[in-house]
Amino acid sequence: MRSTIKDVAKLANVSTATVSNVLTKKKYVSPDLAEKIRQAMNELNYKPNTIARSLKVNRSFNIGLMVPDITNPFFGEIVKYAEKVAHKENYQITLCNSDNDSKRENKLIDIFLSAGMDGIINVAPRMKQRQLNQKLNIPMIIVDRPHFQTSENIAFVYADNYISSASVAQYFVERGYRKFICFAGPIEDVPNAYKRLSGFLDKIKECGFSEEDCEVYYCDFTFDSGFETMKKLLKNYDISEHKAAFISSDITAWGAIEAVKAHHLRIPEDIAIAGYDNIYFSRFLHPGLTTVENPTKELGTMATQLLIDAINSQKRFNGNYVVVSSSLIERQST
Amino acid sequence: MRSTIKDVAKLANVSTATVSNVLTKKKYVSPDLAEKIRQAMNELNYKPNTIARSLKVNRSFNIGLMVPDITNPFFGEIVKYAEKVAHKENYQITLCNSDNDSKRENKLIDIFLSAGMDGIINVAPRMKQRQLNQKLNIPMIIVDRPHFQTSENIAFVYADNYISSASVAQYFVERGYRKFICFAGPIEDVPNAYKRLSGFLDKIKECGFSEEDCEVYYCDFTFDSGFETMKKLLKNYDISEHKAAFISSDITAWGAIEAVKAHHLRIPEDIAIAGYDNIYFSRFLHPGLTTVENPTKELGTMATQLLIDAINSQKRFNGNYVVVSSSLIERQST
DNA sequence: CTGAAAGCGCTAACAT
DNA sequence: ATGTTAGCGCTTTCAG
Repeated sequence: MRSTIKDVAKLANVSTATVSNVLTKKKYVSPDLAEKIRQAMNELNYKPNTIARSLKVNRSFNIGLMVPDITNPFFGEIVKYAEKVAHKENYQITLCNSDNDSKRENKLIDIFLSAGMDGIINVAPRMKQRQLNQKLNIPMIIVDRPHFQTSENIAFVYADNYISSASVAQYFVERGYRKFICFAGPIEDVPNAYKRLSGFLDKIKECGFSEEDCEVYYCDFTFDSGFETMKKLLKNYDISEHKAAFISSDITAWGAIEAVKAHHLRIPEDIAIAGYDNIYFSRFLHPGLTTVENPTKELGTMATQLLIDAINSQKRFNGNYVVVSSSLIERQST
Repeated sequence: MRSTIKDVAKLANVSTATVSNVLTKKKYVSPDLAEKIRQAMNELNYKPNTIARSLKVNRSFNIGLMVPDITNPFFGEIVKYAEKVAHKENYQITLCNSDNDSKRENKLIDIFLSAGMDGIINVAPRMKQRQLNQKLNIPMIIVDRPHFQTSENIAFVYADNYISSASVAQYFVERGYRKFICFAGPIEDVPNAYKRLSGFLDKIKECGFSEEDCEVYYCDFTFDSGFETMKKLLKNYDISEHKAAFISSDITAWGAIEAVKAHHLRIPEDIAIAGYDNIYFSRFLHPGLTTVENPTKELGTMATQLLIDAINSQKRFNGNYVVVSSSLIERQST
């Protein structure tokens, strides 16, 4: 059996309170006693039971982190930075994958609540706003999704996807492209997918083009989806039109690029391609992928820091939001 | 305040025991009472406190999973499959990154133990065998590392890296290469890094070549490390020698490939490259990367299933091991 | 079929 | 400075 604080107390001939005191360091314990107790701990191979501790103090020092797809490097990077600050602040992160499924997201929130998480980081959720707005007695940060009005214990950290996508359109036009393609994400479920589409489209029109100048395709934010969608598109593609495609996530853009290569077309000569996210590997694609920086470091770091500060200070959020900045990264694919 | 089982009991006019019974479904509760109780739960927005439950039943339904580097897709894939089976079996996974640091690994084990994990999945640990062999009162699976003799509650799931690496050497020789390069990983810390090096080297010699025919470089299993190491190597590289390089992880091989391209050399004409792991993206590199399949699906699935079976059945491991098979994947880089 | 009550391991107020 | 003890929320005998 696992040894408890009682066993340690007995072996060291002290009370459990004293043992607890050397553990928590909240009260003075004479050095010799402390030493004796530490020896007893060693001898018994004692590990404090954080479950019991959590129950008592009503704090778990755990943060629930959910992402839609852990195999997408964009989310992987966010996780990495979130973990870094959590670790520094002595919090543990429980990472869960929702698999792009809003049902699963809902369930995860319940799991996190039941598990006594001190806070939640919810990255790019697909849940409906109404669901997100349920009463939570712990703070939650929503990352990479536009903010909305709320009175619940929620804060937002994101970049303005509408503006950035508009800047892609602007850039296309300035480079002389006259025909456009947009691979939109799941705009019904992912608000930022919608922002990216509308930001791009609005700017195209603002520049004097019409709806007909831009074909829109819908796909998922996965490599395979980008590959398949592009493959289909190329079946009857007219090279001479020189189109510029805005593929609204890098991992999808990569898939699309591979499809273009499989068709033996040249990028950007036959078709130009821009992505969104600027994942680490985008600079190493051939040609290098023009894209929008979606700053994972700022997103992950800021979200986690904000959350932990709220937990530690017991301050409630009320819909506050921080918008991190992002910019266009020009490479050779356009 | 969060509502408890007591609040529910009071509102429904029953005892806490009855509420607990509808929660756990271990005892019959009359349908009308059960319904009344469920209504009370809803009204109070009650979520069971798994921390209290865990304390009582001495089970957390949590599995601690640690990987050296979550941004390496090889580990990401393992995580994905592990999560899939855990979820199916109603276990939660707590994922932690050790950052390739054996100190952190040790600490994580303590954290997992303290956190009342029901079991541990330890992927490619760098810890010394002696440390791994500490007394654990919960089962642990060590993944992607060769087994060793142990009497502790440990099992192993891995592929035979020595044999696979030897097959790369054999393949190089059969293809007519006569000069070789090996990028070894951190062989002091990662047993499989050593296996890969020695498997490759031994076979080279077995084929009648000498130590001088193979230059060995040491690097980390990261993209950047592969890039830098290759860049250095190419400073005085003689194209005419037609060497074949075994870069012992795909992500590192990718980095190396980029360095080769930056030098405007051709793969495989000027230098052939093979990797190890067969991460998803390796087929999409240009040229496609010849590599060894390190089957993440089998590794992740089997490890998790084995662990959960052990937890549920209360059976102890005693050093049992399962070796999954792997094979050479030939593409255009060699 | 339902209720009363003990106790999981720990912390913190209170007592000494 | 150290000890005693109640109680966190839950499950589980044991009674009724």
